[in-house]
Amino acid sequence: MTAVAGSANGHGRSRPTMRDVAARAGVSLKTVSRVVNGEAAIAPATMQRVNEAIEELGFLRNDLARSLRSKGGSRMIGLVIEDLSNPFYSGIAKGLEEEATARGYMVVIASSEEDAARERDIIGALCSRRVEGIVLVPAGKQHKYLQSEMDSGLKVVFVDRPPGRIGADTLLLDNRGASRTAVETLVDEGHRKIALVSDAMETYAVGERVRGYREALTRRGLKPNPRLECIGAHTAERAENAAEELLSRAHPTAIFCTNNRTAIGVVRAVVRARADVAIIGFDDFELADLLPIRIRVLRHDPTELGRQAGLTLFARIDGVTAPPARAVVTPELVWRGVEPG
Amino acid sequence: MTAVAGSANGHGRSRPTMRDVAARAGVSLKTVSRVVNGEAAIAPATMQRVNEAIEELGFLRNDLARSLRSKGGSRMIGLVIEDLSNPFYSGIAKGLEEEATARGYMVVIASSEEDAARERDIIGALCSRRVEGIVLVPAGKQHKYLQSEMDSGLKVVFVDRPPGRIGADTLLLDNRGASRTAVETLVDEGHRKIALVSDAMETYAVGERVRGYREALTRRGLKPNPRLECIGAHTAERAENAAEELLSRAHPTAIFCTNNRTAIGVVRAVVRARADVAIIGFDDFELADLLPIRIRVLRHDPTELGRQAGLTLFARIDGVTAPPARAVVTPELVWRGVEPG
DNA sequence: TTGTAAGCGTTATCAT
DNA sequence: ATGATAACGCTTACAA
Repeated sequence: MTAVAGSANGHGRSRPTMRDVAARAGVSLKTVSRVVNGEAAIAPATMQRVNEAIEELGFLRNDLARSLRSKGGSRMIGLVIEDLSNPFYSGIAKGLEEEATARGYMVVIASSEEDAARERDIIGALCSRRVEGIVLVPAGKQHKYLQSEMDSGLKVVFVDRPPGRIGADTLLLDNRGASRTAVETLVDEGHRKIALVSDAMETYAVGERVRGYREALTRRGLKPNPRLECIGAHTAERAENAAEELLSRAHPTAIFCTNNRTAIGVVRAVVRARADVAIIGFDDFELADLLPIRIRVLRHDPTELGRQAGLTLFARIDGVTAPPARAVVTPELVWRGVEPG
Repeated sequence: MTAVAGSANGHGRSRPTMRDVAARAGVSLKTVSRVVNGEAAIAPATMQRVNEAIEELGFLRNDLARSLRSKGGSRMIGLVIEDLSNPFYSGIAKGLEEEATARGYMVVIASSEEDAARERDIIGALCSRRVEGIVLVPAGKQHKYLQSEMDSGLKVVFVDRPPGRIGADTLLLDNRGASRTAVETLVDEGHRKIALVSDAMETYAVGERVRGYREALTRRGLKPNPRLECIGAHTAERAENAAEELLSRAHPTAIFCTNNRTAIGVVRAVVRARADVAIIGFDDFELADLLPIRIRVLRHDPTELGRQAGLTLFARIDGVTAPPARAVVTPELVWRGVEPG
């Protein structure tokens, strides 16, 4: 039976420290520190004894204590999103995690659930844990409270929505431009009655997409028609009902959907009605290529977005001091769905 | 211009500490600590001065330093999965995060990419940061190395695959039982030629599912036929090709798929061939209800799995000392797909 | 009600 | 090549 250095601590003995390792190896604490960090030159014999002690005790350096004293930070970053189970956000998370891992950083993830107060709490919790940076898909409209954190060295990158009342790096989709291009394409193909099925416009991206839809019509000399617009369909079911009604009353020949949830509802309605209607949706979706009809989507890669956000964030962490910049990613229009039967 | 307490630190001034707040409020460090933690009774006047100082300086308690001294842990847990962009794993992440947030814990997420060495590195990195527990979907087969961490108080819950050579709480799907039931159902419906399209059997869950398929046939007096089995289709494309070949050579009347990737490939092949074949797949999939044919899936809820894992983990963190337990969740067989045209 | 001193586990500084 | 000592920002005793 070997001697146990630490004292019992509730359940499980407490972790061995460098002091314990030093005692066991018969060297000073500082020598252990040097071995653990591969610092300076250590006599081979000393090194071996220390490493044996580390092995026997199962020592693992406490990085919390380390980052308390050392100039290096916590090697953690935060990611604040709305809902981890949404593939758009988990894609961002994946891309960011890749960049973080490559640099020895770990990612703390938390969901705001679209609640500005929760978002603020989460950011507080992250800062208390001294993350070095945060990638934020903001729910709130007002981010002045971040200023003091940023003054203290916190790096922040906004994704998908711009910051409110504060300067920070931002990574956006070209929501308006891509929507405009898509709807212009429909017009150019001969469509004159192009309906809109949309989620609520309060969301930044959705608002931009609706504006893009209307701009396209105007630019092509058509007048946006409120009877062809359904705005506020937050669920696939509501989008399905809305589309059903549009189909039976206004007889559009094409429908533009501002996100994939609404597109799903619209597809259901169109399939059910066996209607011959062109559909373009913003956002790609899983299995879109298996749909019983062909549709087009404005495809963008959330993982790439996350990677990009990571690059920007780590550039800041590495000391880049340029003024806050805004980058824009343009989605591309692609076909989805199997050949019609 | 107000006085700055901390010294400049690369970029951004360093964060104010309790000492800075104390100096500004004209009280002792300990008084600030008491105010921040809502401890004991503080004179209203003192309290106000301290809070003003906190406000003015933008002070935020350093939880890393806190957890170094206090008996409470880091209030962080780790989640190790294969790939965050896979909805199965992001679902688990979501469920776990809900439980964590409810308790004031944050979740550090990392992807192992199915690499046992990476898994080990990640767990080391998590332990270095002193997470109190880890939920692990293991890639490796051998987890003895976790023993010393668990002896030091780390709580671990295995999800979806059992631990190797170590005792720990485990949460599994009833892979074999659910598969057996599904295939027995097919037999009972009159099917005699039931094909199998499967991913590689090395994965624990897949192996179990294949065994369930074979058991069902045997129990119903049919002999598993290698010519009806395609094992090793790791991508949807390979599953699609495999299914195509099966359809043209062996003419099965039903196909059982061991995960959603293979099911997707099989659906493509069946739709393309316009074949009349019953399909049952393990795992639900996004938009399955929009498929151009009706199929059945063995549905299970990853979010619920994550929540359950969280409950188990936090019970341990809260001090439960029962021997390691194994829990099993049974998927249910449900229909998917729109009515056939 | 408030303050002092020690210590958590590590790194930084300065010796030897 | 190795060690002693202070310090990081906080909490835990223990006073006053």
